[in-house]
Amino acid sequence: MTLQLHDTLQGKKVPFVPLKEGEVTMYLCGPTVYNYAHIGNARPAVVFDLLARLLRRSYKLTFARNITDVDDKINAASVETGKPIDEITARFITAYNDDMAALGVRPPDIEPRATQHVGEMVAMIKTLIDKGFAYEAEGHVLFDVSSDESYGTLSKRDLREMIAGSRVEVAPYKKAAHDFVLWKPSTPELPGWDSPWGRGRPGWHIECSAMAEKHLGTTIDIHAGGRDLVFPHHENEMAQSSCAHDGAPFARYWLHNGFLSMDQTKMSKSLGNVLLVHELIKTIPGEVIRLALLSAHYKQPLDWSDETLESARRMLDRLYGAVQGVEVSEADRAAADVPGDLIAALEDDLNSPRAMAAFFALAKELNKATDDRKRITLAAQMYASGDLLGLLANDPEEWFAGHATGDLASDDIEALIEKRNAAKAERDFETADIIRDQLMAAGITIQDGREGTTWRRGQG
RNA sequence: GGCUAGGUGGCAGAGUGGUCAUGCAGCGGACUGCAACUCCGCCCACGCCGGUUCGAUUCCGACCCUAGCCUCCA
Repeated sequence: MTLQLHDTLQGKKVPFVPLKEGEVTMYLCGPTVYNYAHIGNARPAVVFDLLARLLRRSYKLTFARNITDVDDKINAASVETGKPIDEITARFITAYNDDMAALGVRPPDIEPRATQHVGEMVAMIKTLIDKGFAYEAEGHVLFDVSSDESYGTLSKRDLREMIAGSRVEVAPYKKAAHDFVLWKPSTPELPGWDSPWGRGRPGWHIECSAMAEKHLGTTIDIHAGGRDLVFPHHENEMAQSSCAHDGAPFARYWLHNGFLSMDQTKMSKSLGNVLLVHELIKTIPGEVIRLALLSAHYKQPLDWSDETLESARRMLDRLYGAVQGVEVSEADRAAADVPGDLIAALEDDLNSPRAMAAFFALAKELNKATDDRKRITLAAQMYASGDLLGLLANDPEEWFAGHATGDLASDDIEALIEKRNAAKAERDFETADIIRDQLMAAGITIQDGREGTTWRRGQG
């Protein structure tokens, strides 16, 4: 089975073949760092982290995820808070990486920042002007959409219809309504760089084109991002890059994740239903959030609710419950492989729900197995699968001990369990039940197993 | 209005031209001193109307509904 990916440009699922055998380049549109990432921002980070993990099994992957650190929203945040721009961006870059790490997102190979690539952007803009794809007007440089015949193919838009239905007010310096800004002038108090067109700052789209070119080459294998970026962001990137490169394709596969809604409604600040990852991870284990995000196929819309999280938490309890108590050595882990059906599910356009079904099948097999050797092998396979999915990274004992609020110390719990077991041995069930109720009241659940009594915080 | 995705059981969410998704919840049973965990079994389904077919939830067409994009946005 080879990897199949749904390519937005072709509009269908196609076999993945990298440009260079054995090597893959991937670019993901990362955050604009003016605020904490919300749960919707986390979806592409998690989903394409999973893709990166899958790709690394078979290819030498170079994965870049950019940081947009020059943007009007950042400028606005600076004015609003009175804090310097550098301070704001530095703070939210750190927060973003910490928050994503909590969700099991591994750092990309390259994390290019827009402000460190202005020179490359200026060079690309010059090239576009020289080749007749861009023009200067009133201190702005604009991309001339009419010069690019293939404009609109990614988002499947007919330019004439778009112009007819346009609700946008056309800036006076534009030749045509859909020409977009490559470079714009800056006022003295705003960030700016010297350029052939005067002091200014780049438009939004050019940074990705310039940084992808610099770090990944003229044509990249995979370009990923949220659905909403298809137009105009990716359409414009594609136009800039392929025009600057004499028609060479910008990306060979375009991947876009679906939107996340909150209790059936769009997440938006005005509705006050924006969930920040930074806040969520204070009370909810990152793996629970990650699993919730992977519980739907990445292309599908995903509705986020308390039930989504609760269900994900119970799913993880079940998975951790299966491996709990099985001693798996480093050697066992090293020898283990991920089951074929789980790989096959992921290779089918990253079908994470199907992969989870395979994961649960493995857990069930482990729960049923009685032979110690077999149990170790299966548990090792579960850990190997977890490594691929970014789950099961905690020690099972810590998992069950960790995620709750009870104020009873672990030692006290162990002592009470010993007392209860002593009572049970004397068939004094009344005392045993009193102790169990006592623990239950403190949020501790007791489980009598063949190899002794285990406990977990939380009910269930 | 245009474009792009969708509409599956109580919920979440895969998939398929004729036999099981999976998980959570619920029900019955086993295990247990009683529980919990676990196991076994069960319940509940494919928006609507036509068409193709021996047979469609799955293919085709119309319709209804939903979401996203068309303006900064993952």
